[in-house]
Amino acid sequence: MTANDAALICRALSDANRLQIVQLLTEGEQCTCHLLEHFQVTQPTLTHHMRVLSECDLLQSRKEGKWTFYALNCVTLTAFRKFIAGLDCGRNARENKDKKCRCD
Amino acid sequence: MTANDAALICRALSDANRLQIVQLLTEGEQCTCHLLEHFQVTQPTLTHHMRVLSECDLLQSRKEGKWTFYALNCVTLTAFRKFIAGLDCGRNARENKDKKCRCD
DNA sequence: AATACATATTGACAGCCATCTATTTGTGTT
DNA sequence: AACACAAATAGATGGCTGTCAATATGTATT
Repeated sequence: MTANDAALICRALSDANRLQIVQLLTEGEQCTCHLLEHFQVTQPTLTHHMRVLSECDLLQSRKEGKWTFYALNCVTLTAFRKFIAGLDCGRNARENKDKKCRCD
Repeated sequence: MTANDAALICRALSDANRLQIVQLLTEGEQCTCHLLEHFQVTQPTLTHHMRVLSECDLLQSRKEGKWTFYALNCVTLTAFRKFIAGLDCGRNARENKDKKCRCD
């Protein structure tokens, strides 16, 4: 996963509602109507959020009768988790401690 | 860390330039002038990005002479990594497999 | 066929954001 | 004091975004 891919996913997760949608989906797949109960937004707004999450491949959806069920896309989510896990503040701190940037 | 906090950090990381700044800083602290060499933006734009990252406590800064050195804030970054690591697609999949949402 | 329900689409709007140029502030050097 | 350099600030702008009301689409039920 490139920094660009990760930035797009961060963009999708930068809305508190969308981040909570992802949290809810860690419990398993859910239909839109069920998710809607957890938020203070209208149905079109929720559908919009589901689309944003889907467009960066964080979600997969399945239709069954009247309902649409959404679930996390494990592949994308796992790749993203790995990317973020790689952002380690102490990783190379020691080796760079004595390097001094002087810009000249 | 709450979902709201995490969403704010995701917002800060939702720009590819800013995400790459964070990646560069995993190598250790850097002055603005050095970071600037890696990007195609003007100095005021880079300063803007540093401010955005600082405002959600991802960075700490230190002045030395003419230069400003930025470094990752390990506390915030670690908390964020933990939050994202908790978004596990398979976590409770088994228990919820047979639950059916019928919305009625 | 008519109705009810779940979801998606459309169109609109206020607010935010990345970027730039120009300028200012602060620090060191000559 | 004058100059050079690093960084911050101000102000402007085009584009994007979260939200809604209204409507459309598709599916089941009566």
